[in-house]
Order: sequence, then structure tokens, then C-alpha cells
Amino acid sequence: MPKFKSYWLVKTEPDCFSIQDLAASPRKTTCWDGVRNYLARNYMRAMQLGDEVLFYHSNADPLAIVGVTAVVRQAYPDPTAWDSTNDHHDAKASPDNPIWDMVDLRLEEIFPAPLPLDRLREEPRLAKMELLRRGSRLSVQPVTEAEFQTIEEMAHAEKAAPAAKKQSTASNRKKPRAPAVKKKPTHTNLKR
DNA sequence: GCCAACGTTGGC
DNA sequence: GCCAACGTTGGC
Repeated sequence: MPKFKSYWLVKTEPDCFSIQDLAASPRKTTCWDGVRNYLARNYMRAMQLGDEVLFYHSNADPLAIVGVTAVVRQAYPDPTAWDSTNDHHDAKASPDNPIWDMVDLRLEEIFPAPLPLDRLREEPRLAKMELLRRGSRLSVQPVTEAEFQTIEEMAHAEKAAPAAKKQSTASNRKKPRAPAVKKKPTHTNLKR
């Protein structure tokens, strides 16, 4: 069956789960648990096997797309939703009424260098990208094929001129967040 | 630390 | 069903 590949982007805080953590995971695969936003969930439900997913580091230095993953399992219930000890516990969720889903993502590529947000903003072909919209908060979002290809191209043209590597100074360095607690997806690796 | 954006909650 | 208050995300 001819099938169209779709493209997506997921955000993660690298302090919580980085692309290096993904690389170190068994089979370089993780379940993308902890998503608790209906629109983000619905995008995950639309993901098909083989779809490609850009991997973005938020709340990080640098803010950047750092690689590409692929969907290796389509949406299925996220058991962390009814785990009362989980940070993202939802009292309304249960095995009979999971409410929240996750997909499995496998690492395909770590870019030779992170592709920073400020470089993305300079690229006219990405002007309409959801990630770059002011105030965009969605942690799972669709990406067009053209945007995906532009990003791959930029990521591989990057090598020679990594100009955008900002010096970390006292003024721009992020303070450690108050309680260094995990935020967004915990991505506890549930596979054994 | 600030604050814009926007989802969620709950009183009515 | 409206909408103000509140909470969270996440860049700056």
C-alpha cells in the first residue's frame, strides 16, 4: 500500500531526557510518555510507522534541533497516566480509560552539530514553522515535508561554520531551575 | 526573573 | 456556556 510519510517534531528538556539519553537507551528506542495535551496527543495518534520526527531540545543551551527519530510503534496507552506516583499522573485515567497515549521513537540520527533555534529563524523557508511561532508551546507538532528537508539540509551544511555557538557567560547562562525537578515527559523507559 | 501565549478549571 | 482566574510552557 502506498503510504505517505509524515513529519513531526517533539520537544524535550535535555535535563530530563536528551538525545544522548535516547542514544544510550536499549535499541535506541524510547516510549514517548508523559504527553498531557490533547492536541499533542492527537498528533501522536496520527503518527504512522516510519514517520520521521525531529528531536528538539527545549530549556537548554543551545536551544536546537539535535537529530531525527522514527516512529517504530504507533499510539498505544500511556500507563504513566494512571500511575499515582508519576509526575504526570492523571486521576481520570485508568487502564479501561487510558485517555493518554504514547508512541515509540527510535533514534535515526544525531546531527553533526545541533541546529540552533536562532539559525532556524534566519531561514526564510522555515518562516511558517510552528516551532518558530511566537509563544508556540506544543510539545508534539507537525512539520511539512519541505520544512523537514530544509532542516536536514541545514543540519548537514552546518559542519564547517558552526558560527552560532554562543559563549556561555554569566549573563546568558541559565540558572539551574529552582528545584531541579523533571518537567515534561519523563520517558521512563518501560521496555525491557 | 519576566512574561506572552494559551490550556484548564470552576463559579455562575 | 461564558469567562475570569490560574497554571504551565518555554523563549528571552
